Amino acid sequence: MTRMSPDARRQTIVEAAQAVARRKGLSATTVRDVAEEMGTSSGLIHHYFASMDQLLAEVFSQVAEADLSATRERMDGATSETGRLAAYFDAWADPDNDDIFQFWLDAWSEASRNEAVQERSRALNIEWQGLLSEVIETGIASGEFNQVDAEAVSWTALSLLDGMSLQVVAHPTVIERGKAAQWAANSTERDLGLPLGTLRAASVIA
Amino acid sequence: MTRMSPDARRQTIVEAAQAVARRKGLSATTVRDVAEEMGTSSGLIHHYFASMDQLLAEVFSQVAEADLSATRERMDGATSETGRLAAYFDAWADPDNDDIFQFWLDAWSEASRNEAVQERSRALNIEWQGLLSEVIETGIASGEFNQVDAEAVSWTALSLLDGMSLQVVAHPTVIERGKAAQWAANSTERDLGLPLGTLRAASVIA
DNA sequence: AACTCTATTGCGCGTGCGTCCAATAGCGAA
DNA sequence: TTCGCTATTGGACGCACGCGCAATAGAGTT
Repeated sequence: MTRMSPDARRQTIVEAAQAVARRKGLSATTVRDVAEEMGTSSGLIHHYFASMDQLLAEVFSQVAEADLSATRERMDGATSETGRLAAYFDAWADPDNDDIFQFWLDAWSEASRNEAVQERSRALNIEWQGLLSEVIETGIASGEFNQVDAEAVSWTALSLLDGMSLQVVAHPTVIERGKAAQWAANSTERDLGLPLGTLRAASVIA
Repeated sequence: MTRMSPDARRQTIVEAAQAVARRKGLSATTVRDVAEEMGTSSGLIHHYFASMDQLLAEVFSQVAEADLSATRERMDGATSETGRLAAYFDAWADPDNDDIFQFWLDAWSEASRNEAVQERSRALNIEWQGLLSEVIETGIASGEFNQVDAEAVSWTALSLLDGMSLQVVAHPTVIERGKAAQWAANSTERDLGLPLGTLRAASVIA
């Protein structure tokens, strides 16, 4: 393999591992798989990562962080807090994100057996909830939403979205994706004291 | 090991495998673990199960079905539909069920890559949702609940409970268990048009 | 052109896995 | 009591894993 700078090589490895993990799943990805994917030797992987667990944690981390940034960008386009909340829900319902959600399923399953993954997964989940919480608090301050418990509603909405996605991704066809999105939006609207349909309307506009 | 009838032996093996899986996780359970757990040889396991995958699938199936029956029994003790719903939520929040929920996480992660697991997981999830849906429909008919869309509310509640459990089990300490239970109950009460606190009150009585 | 530094190689180590099979033991029928 | 059937044993086999190390190769410097 052509020689590379350490930083570039590290990133190459993570990207190769990511490609394998999308195909085989996070926990089924092996050192040899990754080496073969990038056409190098297994020794190289260990030269850059102290353990396989750490490589897998890094892979998950990068995928999830990119998704978080993409969602933040989608939300930045909106003008109201209602619009930002709608963008958050839209990002979740996007079929393009199904592969990414599979990473989350793998990570949650893996968390109990891989400390590095658990730590990354916990931190990232808190970031997603924090993003939601910010929107809700700002929306309350601006008078768009009722005076609700932002922590409670943000965890509730995040859990609901996770649970719905889970059904859609792990058991395709058990719930129709559009219905799931609608139900999640309606329930959250009730939690926030918004008229039903507010989020749907805001997402069409944005 | 003392000689046994084939049926009894099969069940003995499944139970031993279940005990190991609760400790180490489904995917980390090995033939040798199971043999050692029941004080016998590894050859015996393969005399009764064509492959390890089949044994693990059987374990998941039995654990999940037993959990479903146990929940049904808890609910049978209640006198109103509100009480039955509260019992359903109580069963979910029970810390004893954490290791069972870890099985679900494993199953959902595995579902997209293992058809047999996906099929069992889907069917069992539908049974859980159906149980909830029945209670809601009966409760509407009896006038205990508002006239809501039972399918929507049951999937919403199930997803919310799954999502909350996920945080509690995969990321211990990120949300306090009691709060999660409370938030899930409150959101479902809003979906059903019940006064807040109804479920908590009903569960204390039952 | 010679040298140095380090990214990269490739294989071997120990472990643990699922699977398989020839040998054994023990119950029930004859 | 003897015999036959089958539940049970226990170890061998081949494979794949993560990991580590001594050897190599190739780019940049002098």
